[in-house]
Amino acid sequence: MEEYADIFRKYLDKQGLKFTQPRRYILDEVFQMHTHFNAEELYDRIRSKTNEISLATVYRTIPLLLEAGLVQRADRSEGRERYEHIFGHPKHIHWVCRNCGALLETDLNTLYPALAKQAKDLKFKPEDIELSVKGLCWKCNPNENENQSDEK
Amino acid sequence: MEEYADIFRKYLDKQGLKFTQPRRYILDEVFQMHTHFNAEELYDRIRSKTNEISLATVYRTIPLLLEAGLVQRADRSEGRERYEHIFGHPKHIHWVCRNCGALLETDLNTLYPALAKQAKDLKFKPEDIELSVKGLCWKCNPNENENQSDEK
DNA sequence: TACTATATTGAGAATCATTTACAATATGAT
DNA sequence: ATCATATTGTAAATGATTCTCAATATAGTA
Ligand SMILES: [Mn+2]
Ligand SMILES: [Mn+2]
Ligand SMILES: [Zn+2]
Ligand SMILES: [Zn+2]
Repeated sequence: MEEYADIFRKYLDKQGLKFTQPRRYILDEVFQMHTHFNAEELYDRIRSKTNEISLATVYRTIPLLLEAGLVQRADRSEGRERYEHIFGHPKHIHWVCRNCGALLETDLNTLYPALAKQAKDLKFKPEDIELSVKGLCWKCNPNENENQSDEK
Repeated sequence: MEEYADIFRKYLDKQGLKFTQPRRYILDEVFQMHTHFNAEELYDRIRSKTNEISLATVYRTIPLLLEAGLVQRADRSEGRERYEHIFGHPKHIHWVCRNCGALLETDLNTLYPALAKQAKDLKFKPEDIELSVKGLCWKCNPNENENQSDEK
């Protein structure tokens, strides 16, 4: 049924690994969430539904999901790695407000041509792109709410 | 003399902080290195020249250098934050080979127009951009050494 | 130059996210 | 149903970074 489950099962098979119950719980929860998450948040959400899971297993499973191409590293905040599933969520740009923590996401496509050209010049074969922009969001940028007024 | 020392001193003054000997050692070493470094590497290098330094002070000083705009976060490898000084090294793209670890750097300028447009649409005020591309470098990409041959 | 109010330092303890060891258990194939 | 392995939960270990605190350095002032 779920495409992601097939992908995971195939990946596990290929590696001689087993599609266990804890791994199912983790996989399903990852795809029910539509935000960035860290290992403990993921664990807590699953834990609220079943006890058949441990934090260690969550930590052990995340690398498998990354390898399987189902999850990608999203950012790092408060000293913890955060992830997000890939599901109609191809690579995108992250815009993070340093004031309120707001997270915006935009398309990465418009940057591909310029990146591809550089890659070609370098003879570098890109596999994974991470682009994040820190700054101030609309709400947190005082100058943006009114007109322009470049105070120092 | 050194421009960066003036910048640091001014930053410290403004914050009511002092330009101490350990901070001088750290600052100088940071600008004598032309690679990415983590806190302990920086500490070891200074330690090989003098004993008047501690790892704790290195950890305490890095945030000051970041705030002063003299150093920027470069990447994270092996679970450690890595930094680099800014000195004729404006923001650039990092190309990291997942096979040999080679690190290439290219200009970020060609991407600015596209980014600026998105920023404007979002009403987001960018302050810091981090762009890294993981993949295979020239030497580690078998197909690249000969002609094109898109094997699966 | 001496004095003084603070900021800073080094050492080591404390944190805390992530890993790991290990004995008990689940899985998938036969 | 059996069996060889992979996996799990628990608890301990690891390791980078931060913090505590008493001793010291710094920079301004007299
Ligand atoms: Mn995202
Ligand atoms: Mn760099
Ligand atoms: Zn904001
Ligand atoms: Zn390489």
